[in-house]
Amino acid sequence: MTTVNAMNLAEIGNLVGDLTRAQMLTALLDGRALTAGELAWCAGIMPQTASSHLAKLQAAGLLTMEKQGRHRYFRLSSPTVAAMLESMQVVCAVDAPRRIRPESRMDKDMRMARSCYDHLAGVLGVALADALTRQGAVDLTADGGVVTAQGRNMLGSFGIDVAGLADQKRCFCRPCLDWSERRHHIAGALGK
Amino acid sequence: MTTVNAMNLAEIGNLVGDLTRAQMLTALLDGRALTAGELAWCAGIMPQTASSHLAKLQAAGLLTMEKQGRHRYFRLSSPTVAAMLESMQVVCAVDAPRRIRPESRMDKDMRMARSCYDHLAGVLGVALADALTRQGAVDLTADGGVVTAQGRNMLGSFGIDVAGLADQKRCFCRPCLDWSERRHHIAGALGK
DNA sequence: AGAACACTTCGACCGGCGCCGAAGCATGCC
DNA sequence: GGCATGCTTCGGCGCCGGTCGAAGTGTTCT
Repeated sequence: MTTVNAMNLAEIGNLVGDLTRAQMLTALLDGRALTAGELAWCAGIMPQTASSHLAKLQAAGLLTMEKQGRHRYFRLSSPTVAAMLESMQVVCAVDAPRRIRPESRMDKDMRMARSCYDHLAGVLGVALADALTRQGAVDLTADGGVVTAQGRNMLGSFGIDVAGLADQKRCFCRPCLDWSERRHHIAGALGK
Repeated sequence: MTTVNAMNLAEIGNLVGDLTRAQMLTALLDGRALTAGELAWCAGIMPQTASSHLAKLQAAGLLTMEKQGRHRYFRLSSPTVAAMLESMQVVCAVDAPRRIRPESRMDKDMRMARSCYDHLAGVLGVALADALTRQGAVDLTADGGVVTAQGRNMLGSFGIDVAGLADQKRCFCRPCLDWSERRHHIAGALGK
């Protein structure tokens, strides 16, 4: 029946249709993994409320969760989801030009971050991180990662300014999850 | 700000998120134009309720309306919208394999109808209908269209079985809007 | 002109869902 | 062990929005 299609459609539509959840999803649109608390802050709600929202999004398969210590990291479960969200925003932009369209640096940044996501492909980031670890280029610990002198040379020979990125890392001081992604993104840009 | 993106996202998500509206949209997913009454029947609701839903969908730019006599025909305003809805269903299918997936003739028919939509491109259908009229191939009147003998020969030389399609037309007895689309679809298939 | 029809607007009902306070588990740090 | 932190579950409140009946507008048919 065509009604079953409509039910699926309505289900995810309903999930994205709430402003709070939409804020969370846009926050995750760049492919990073964020904790439940961070997402709660992004949406401007209390952690309890965020918890229920995240549970729903996860149950529907839009988000995947990864426990790490006492944190729970959430990310979009697949590029397909990101593509869907993007197509929804495209509809907003195209079919409603009457809306205020800032189209400033923020938009460009978002696009940049999104294109980054395409090169990510989920678990691939972890695989790359493992490879770098095996080659002794990086040293992943519980509270972050350190690029070894050997790795700095290796990456430097590819034209990657490790020192500059290290500043970003220090600045954010995120656990290895987020960090490995950032690494992978650079590698992708280099592949080009 | 990223919140404005989220608001847009939530807006259309909310529109698609209602089961009734989702049923209407899936009914329109093949690119045909349907009357408000037909859409109300598809969703299983009273005409008044349908009216409010259609007004919202139109205001958001997802649907376009075309008055014709005492009927109001609604259709998806652009292929972009159709692509969005399709991507949402893809997410359902991919990220939730636990769901019951019939994947039978119905699905194939839907896909077929959708691919047809891509070749339609909105007003183009009208343009083609005009062209055919100018060439004397068809005669469009208020209560439908008639393929002239000349047109029957012309289309026949392209391998189009006009007689067979005429039966369909008689069977449905739709006004020219729907009819012209069906024509254009055939022309598209021939282009291939 | 009058009736039937397609659709819209208005008003009221009511069910569902998002929200937070409070309490309950986990985990990590001293 | 004890305390702080991050997150979840539970319960109840409040409100937004979908629904239909009734009435109004425009269109077509006889």
